[in-house]
Amino acid sequence: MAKGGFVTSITRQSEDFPGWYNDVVLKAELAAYSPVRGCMIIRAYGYAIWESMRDELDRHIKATGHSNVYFPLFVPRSLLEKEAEHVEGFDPQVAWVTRAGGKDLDDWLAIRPTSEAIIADSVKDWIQSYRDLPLLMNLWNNVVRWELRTRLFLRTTEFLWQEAHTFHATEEEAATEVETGLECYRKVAEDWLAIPVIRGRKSEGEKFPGAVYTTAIEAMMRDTKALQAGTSHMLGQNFARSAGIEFLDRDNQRKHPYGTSWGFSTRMVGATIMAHGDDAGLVLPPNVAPLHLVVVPIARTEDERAAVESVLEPLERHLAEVTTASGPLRWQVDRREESPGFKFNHWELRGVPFRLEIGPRDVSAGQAVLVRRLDRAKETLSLDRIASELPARLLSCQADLYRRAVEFRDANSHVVDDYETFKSTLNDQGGFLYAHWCGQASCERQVNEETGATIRVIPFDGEPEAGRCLIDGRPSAQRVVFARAY
RNA sequence: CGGGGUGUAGCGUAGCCCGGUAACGCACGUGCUUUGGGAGCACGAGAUCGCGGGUUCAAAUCCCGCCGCCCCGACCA
Repeated sequence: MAKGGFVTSITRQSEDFPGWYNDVVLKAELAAYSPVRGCMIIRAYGYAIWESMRDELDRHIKATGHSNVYFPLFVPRSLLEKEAEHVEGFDPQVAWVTRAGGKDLDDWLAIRPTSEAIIADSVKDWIQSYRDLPLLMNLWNNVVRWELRTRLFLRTTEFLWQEAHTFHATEEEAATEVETGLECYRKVAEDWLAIPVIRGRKSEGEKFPGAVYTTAIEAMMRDTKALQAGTSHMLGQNFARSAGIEFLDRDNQRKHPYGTSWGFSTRMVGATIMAHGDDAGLVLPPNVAPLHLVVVPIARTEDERAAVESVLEPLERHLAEVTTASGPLRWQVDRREESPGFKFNHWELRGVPFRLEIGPRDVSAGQAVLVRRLDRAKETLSLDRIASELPARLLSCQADLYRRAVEFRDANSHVVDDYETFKSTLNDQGGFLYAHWCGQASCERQVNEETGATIRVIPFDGEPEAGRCLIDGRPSAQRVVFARAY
């Protein structure tokens, strides 16, 4: 049975979640370690998942009026240092080019950790009038942040992402834009990746350096820890002021525009893995799965092989014409010289939503067995119905995966009112803890230092409710979400 | 940067204490038998033992120095 091979070497999720995650990423060939410390190689299968969510998000970004642009990888030191809080926040994480062209540089070049600074400097010439606003730009690029502790996809020194940067005439319009960006992320997370998220505002301590405030979507992984899945920032006039961006408004007054920025990264590949995976490996939502269906022919003898092939030929013609919610059906027949059991495990590890087994018994009955990755539910379908049934099966699989994630999150969310209960619940069960907080940074810090939990978000759709802060008992008008986080 | 560990074939390890020119499992190649939950047998290919120096007739093994990586603590999409 399971001797050698990888059934024994993929760590069980319940035993060691980080070990499980690492095994899945490496063995499903999503990524590999690179010669550069903290940097990863994204392999074909992992990159296909990224491309799927990237393209979907790109559609939402364009549909909301933004245009893709590109800005340089290097940020001159003088620009990066203009916004005081921004520099201070990023300084420890910036990688510098200090030597080039065979000589030391007088003006160091930062490898962008994010592009607010260089964009603010560049757009000051483009914005003269309120008629030049809003300016709605988006960049798909790579950034570098010198992390001390890295993890594949979740936190790497270099990562791929999208950063939107916008400028507006009024604060109200900028605030709406912050919501627009976050809504793009919510749609991709929930509708495409089947990951339910909580939208909310970050506390002062957790906000982006240089922002007025930061909003985020927060998701729960299958170990009940939280993961920040996308952030959208109100920059106010901070960068505009330090870069000297001014426009002449309708009232003939010179004003600084209001900025926003928002980002979504390859971290979401990690989120998708951790939100849905199980002991057999990845479980991919159909919308992002590089393959929707793998067909495993089963045959012992030459005659059986010929019989199976004879039904595969018309089936393949039909599969080629199937259209799904995420484009043409993505499918493959696995004709490798491996045992069926090997192939089942191979594709389950890779999270392919459905597999179709076709053996001699099926051929004579004119049917095949469709097995769903999510719960290994088996269904026998007549051969001529399979192609036409698949789009509906993929839709219900996507919906069931989302529903399972919602149920899991709800089952691991707790409402707590006092600090002792908070601590014991966190230690015994983990998950999201809804509790009252007075808004003071000192209370937030105390919880973090004593329990390891942080305030993930102050939810937008939280019910107003009078209560008392966990720590100092001061009044609070709404519960916030505490959790241990990635 | 502080503390702990580790480096031998693509991966995981043994050998090191007690020096004698490298072994095992997985993966890989060829052939035959196999195939409804990780197949079997046979043959085969693959390693200047992290790097540099030293001791010795002889170093993966002993000595000195360096480097890399991993785990734990302060930062983060």
